[in-house]
Amino acid sequence: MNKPIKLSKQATLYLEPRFPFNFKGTFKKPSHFPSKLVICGENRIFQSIEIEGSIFGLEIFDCHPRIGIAIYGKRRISEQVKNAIKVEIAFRYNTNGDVSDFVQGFRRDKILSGPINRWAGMRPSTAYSLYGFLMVATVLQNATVKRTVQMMDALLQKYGKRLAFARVELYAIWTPNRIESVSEEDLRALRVGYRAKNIKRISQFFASNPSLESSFRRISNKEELKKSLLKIYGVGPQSVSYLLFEAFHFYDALDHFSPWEAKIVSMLLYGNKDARPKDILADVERRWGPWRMLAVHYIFEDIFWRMEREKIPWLEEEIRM
DNA sequence: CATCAGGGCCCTG
DNA sequence: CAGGGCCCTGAT
Repeated sequence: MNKPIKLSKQATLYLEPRFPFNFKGTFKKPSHFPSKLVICGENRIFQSIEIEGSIFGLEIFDCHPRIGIAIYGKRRISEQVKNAIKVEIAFRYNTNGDVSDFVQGFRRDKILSGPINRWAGMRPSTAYSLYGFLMVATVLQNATVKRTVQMMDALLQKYGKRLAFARVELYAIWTPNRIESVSEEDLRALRVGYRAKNIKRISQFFASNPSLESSFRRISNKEELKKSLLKIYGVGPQSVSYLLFEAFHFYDALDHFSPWEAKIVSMLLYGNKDARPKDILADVERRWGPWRMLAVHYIFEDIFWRMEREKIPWLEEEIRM
């Protein structure tokens, strides 16, 4: 039932990221929960993208120093669509972002030298559209990783589009319109609880404002953008801090720690979990100033990568899978 | 079996 | 600005 839509290769194009660039660190984030929206291989990821109302499959691969993008679709695609995909992927993965001053400035930093040595050129990024990101943020709320995965899978199975291309299968996120016509009760049947209301409200908001994402992107002032995002129903400080950094690439978007994140950063900075979030924030600002969130990101992803290779009991204790 | 705390957010007082 | 309620799940 619910057969996948088969897509075939239509084109391949290339992006030139700004130097320094690290493919793996930018495209694969081990601290993120595993969703069926993205599949990660070695130096290669698969995802979908919606452009002008059509869905495409993407295979994005490391083609050092460039990034290769193979596009899968139902029929031949126009130059215009090709270019739109290129521009959109460049934005989402922040390939024009400039992290050279950070890499140069802190390569001898006591804490950052290791992570920078291993990941120089990694940047904050997201595979998702703004709407997709908000749906993910919604299922992250008040939930462990396992429960988040369960909610997302249930939603995708019912409302997502299953795609098959390049020998992988994954889901494209539903459109805001699709959820608009679904009752809150039907959503609750998927065990998403009170989040059903937020999913509906956000979907209605995006369905009635098709150009919402581009208007958010035009806001260049961080505080102003933050204020606008907080007006979205169901979006609070935690979701906003993820959004500002990962989706909008503000390297200083750190004025909030959730308790579990604070414990991990405290351990990495001081060797114990006890530092108070407020004190860590002040210290992090003093150390890394306008690069503070990027710095924490390097430290964070580095330790998660390490966890894939070796056991780190104190960390596993904090991450409730 | 019951109770409770989560990788928040909204609303009320 | 503090704190209760909201959903579900798994731990105790």
